[in-house]
Amino acid sequence: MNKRTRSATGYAAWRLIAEELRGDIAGGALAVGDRLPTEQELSERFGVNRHTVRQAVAALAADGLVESRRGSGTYVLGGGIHLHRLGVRTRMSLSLGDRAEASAVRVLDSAIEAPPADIADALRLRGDRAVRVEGMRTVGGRALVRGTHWFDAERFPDIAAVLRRSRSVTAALRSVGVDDYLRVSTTVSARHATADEAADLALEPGAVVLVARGLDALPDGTPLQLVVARFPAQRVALEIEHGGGLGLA
Amino acid sequence: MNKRTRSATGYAAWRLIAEELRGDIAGGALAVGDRLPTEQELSERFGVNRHTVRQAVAALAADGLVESRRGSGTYVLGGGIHLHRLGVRTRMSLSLGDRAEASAVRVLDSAIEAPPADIADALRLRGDRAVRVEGMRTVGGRALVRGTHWFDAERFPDIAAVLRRSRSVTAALRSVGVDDYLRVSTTVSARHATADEAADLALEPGAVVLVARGLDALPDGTPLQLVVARFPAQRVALEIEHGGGLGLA
DNA sequence: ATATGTTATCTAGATCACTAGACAACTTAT
DNA sequence: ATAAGTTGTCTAGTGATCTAGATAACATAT
Repeated sequence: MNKRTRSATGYAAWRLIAEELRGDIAGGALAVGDRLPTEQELSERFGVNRHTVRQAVAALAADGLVESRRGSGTYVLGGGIHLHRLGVRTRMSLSLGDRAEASAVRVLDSAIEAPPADIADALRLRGDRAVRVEGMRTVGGRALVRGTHWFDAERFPDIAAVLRRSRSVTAALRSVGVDDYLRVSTTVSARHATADEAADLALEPGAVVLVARGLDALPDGTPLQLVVARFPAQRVALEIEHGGGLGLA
Repeated sequence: MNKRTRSATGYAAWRLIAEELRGDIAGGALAVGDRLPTEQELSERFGVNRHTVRQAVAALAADGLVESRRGSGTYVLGGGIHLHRLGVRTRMSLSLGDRAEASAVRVLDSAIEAPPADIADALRLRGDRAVRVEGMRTVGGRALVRGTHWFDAERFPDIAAVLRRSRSVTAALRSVGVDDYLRVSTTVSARHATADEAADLALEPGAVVLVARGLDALPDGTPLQLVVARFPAQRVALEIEHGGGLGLA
């Protein structure tokens, strides 16, 4: 492996190899149950020392993607990717299915403050303040998503307190008279997690997060909330629902 | 900064700092035109040497996110994030707008082969072979997306040749009698780019890719194509269209 | 039972990354 | 005009990472 590459990229050789193998698994080149190429083969493929390959595989093992067995080989373990549904009616319960019982939502922090201009515009604030609620949802004790929710402070001054008492955003909104709402738009991006996000989502620094920034509105079009959700990309994928009753299987 | 963290994570200290700052910019904590905290302030914030901070900022400058000026400071440059629209009728031309003229699509490779089982299932293949077309789209000379397209080999045996002659997938399909098609489902995920993807998309190893795996069908529900598109996450975000005529501004 | 293949662990050396300091060159504030 | 603030560049030392080899322990094939 080109040594200069490492210093130029800021990634240890074994990290690049680990992410390459993760890509092989995610992309289907390696399926659940498959045996990875041997350490010797990987050493030759990547042009590095066998010990460097061992570190890469160890990182994947630590993430639960593979399992090494002495004398036998290294095997791909079952997926474990949670599919989070994202559609016109985005409800966490739709994605969780029978795992909803094991799910917990919790408010980490909240404040009433002037939001960034783009968020103020999107929410069509009556005043100049919004309620910002920092939340976290876990499933089976594992962090699923870290969300920042914004509401119009004039319309929902106590939404933070209500959310603290509720099992979900939807339940909280129902208790302040919002029986239905729709997802108007969502922008999805990806980047490395910040240190705080890594800590909240139980990720190592440098892990990747999927960011979904969505605007929800009442059926009459009035903006309701803007939410920025960060998902750990190694555990969650987004399943986009393209609405409009296509009648497809 | 904790030295042990670096060895445990496989990321150089400056890389973690660079990605943290990239997250600050992407998340709105730093807006276009803002001046970054000084090197001394960042050195204190992250607990590292000023030279380490300089390397992090240099990486962001290399990506066109910031610009340093001696004696003045380091400033956030204009966005440059391309929003790719993703909806029921996903057409590249919708996302490109007036940049369509500067866009080019090209076929890198193609083959007729047995696809992975999940792809065969999704396409409801008549036989056991599919046409795999590896494509690349650039805009203004810059890689926008790297796509792998799968078609039923019995229905579209020559689709690769047709795509080579066309400006877009849509144009190619029209010339084989497909006037309209709809996006049935899309799964979005993110991970580090593989070495090949990094090379194709002009990214450094370790950069993040957004992966959109979508199934398109004819209006009558017959599967048409399955495409796996990889976007450079530092340059592209996905704008999800939630269909169904909500009549919202 | 034995040979071969594969992962696991130990020790050790060479090269790289981060730290550190000093000083230059530019911009901004007074 | 001058002081202070900020980025840019040079040299150099120390600790971490990757390489390397050897050998043990387990699994598989013959």
